[in-house]
Amino acid sequence: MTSTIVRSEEALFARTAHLFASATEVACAADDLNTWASSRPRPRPQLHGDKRVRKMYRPGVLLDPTSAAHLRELDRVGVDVRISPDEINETIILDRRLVILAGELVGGSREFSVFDSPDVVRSVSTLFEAAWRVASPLAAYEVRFAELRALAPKLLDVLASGCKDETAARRLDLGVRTYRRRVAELMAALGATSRFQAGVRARELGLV
Amino acid sequence: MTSTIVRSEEALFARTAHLFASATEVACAADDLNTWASSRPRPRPQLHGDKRVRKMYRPGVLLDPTSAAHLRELDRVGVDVRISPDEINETIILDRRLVILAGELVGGSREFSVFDSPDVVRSVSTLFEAAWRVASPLAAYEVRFAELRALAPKLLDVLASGCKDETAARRLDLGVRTYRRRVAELMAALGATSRFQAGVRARELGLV
DNA sequence: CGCCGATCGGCAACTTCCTGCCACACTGGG
DNA sequence: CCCAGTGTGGCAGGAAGTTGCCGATCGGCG
Repeated sequence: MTSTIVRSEEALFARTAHLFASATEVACAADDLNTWASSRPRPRPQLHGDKRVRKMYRPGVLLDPTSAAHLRELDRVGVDVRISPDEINETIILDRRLVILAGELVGGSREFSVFDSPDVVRSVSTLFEAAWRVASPLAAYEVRFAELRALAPKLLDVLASGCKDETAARRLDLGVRTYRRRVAELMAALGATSRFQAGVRARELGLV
Repeated sequence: MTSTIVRSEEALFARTAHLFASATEVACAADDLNTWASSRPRPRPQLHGDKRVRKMYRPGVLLDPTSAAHLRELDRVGVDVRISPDEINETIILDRRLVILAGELVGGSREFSVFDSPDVVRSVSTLFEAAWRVASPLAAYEVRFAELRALAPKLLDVLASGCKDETAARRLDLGVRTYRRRVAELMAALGATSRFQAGVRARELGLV
């Protein structure tokens, strides 16, 4: 095979579980932690010395305390965790030999495309590496993020109250310019490109 | 007593349950159905002939199928249900003699202010009546709302996708003006004054 | 047929939001 | 002290969203 479409998360799991177990190099990118992998009761990832696991997420996951804790735990056991400023479709690369790309969520389940063609793997890998390079290691990102995390709840409060920036900024005792900067940062963190979308995401993460 | 603060929903229930049972005129306004009254396993409201119950909600409740069904059921058994275009703090008036006003939700539970002072009751009642007058009967509202309910899912999809109105309108094969009209209607239905807030509400109602 | 009411979509004026630019203040090294 | 780095907030210009208005279109209905 060179390209296979797997029609459900179950099928993907059945087909690739053994590969995950034996792989020595796993690279993984996702917007959040709600992936097929995290939804199953998987054994705690025990990394033996010669296994390298890299995971890349969007800043938004850090806004959810549970997810953030999970990421820190991964980091602690040796997984290389980075935060990407860019949106990334869910992507998994195994041992530089197999690529899994998630499709759109349709009707509650997703399709996955699985490739083992070297060309595909190579090009996807280069893209992944490029994204990986510009992403920040978790630890570095966390310090940069501490302040935003502190402000976010208040920010979300005023945003969710539906008042306009003028009012919101005054309520937070900020300049309008600074308030909007914060909103922009927050939206970037949520990976949202409109305030409506930001509202949805924020609610999804249980932040409001 | 003339004014009493009740510190929890339980306390309010204990104190007023018998009044609800014996009242011949109940007027009630709320933004949604998540009120203390609906959260308990209350007996089906059996309306004897001389009991008049009026309930007023925001349009948003109609977007949630369960709530909408509940409202229709109330309507069927003789409760006067109306939909108010204005936001209303939760208010209950019993027999023109007792007023209950809900406070802010703080830390998961709410305080309620209970008044039996005739003055308070009178002024609150007039406000209620004013709001009641401009509110639409459920049946009338529902027909006006049928189309929006049909369009809403698609609308919410494109909104949640984060694209701009231009793009969204084209994707829905609508004029930009009409698209925005729809968004405005939807926001009114959700009782939201900003798109961020609309996003949050939409997500709260499980519409996205 | 013409009239009526309702909806649609373009136009335009207005508000709100977004962002680059810059000056200012603060902070922590050299 | 100076200086670079960082955060703040005003300003401006542009992008996006909001709204009133009006003409066009479409189905009843007398």
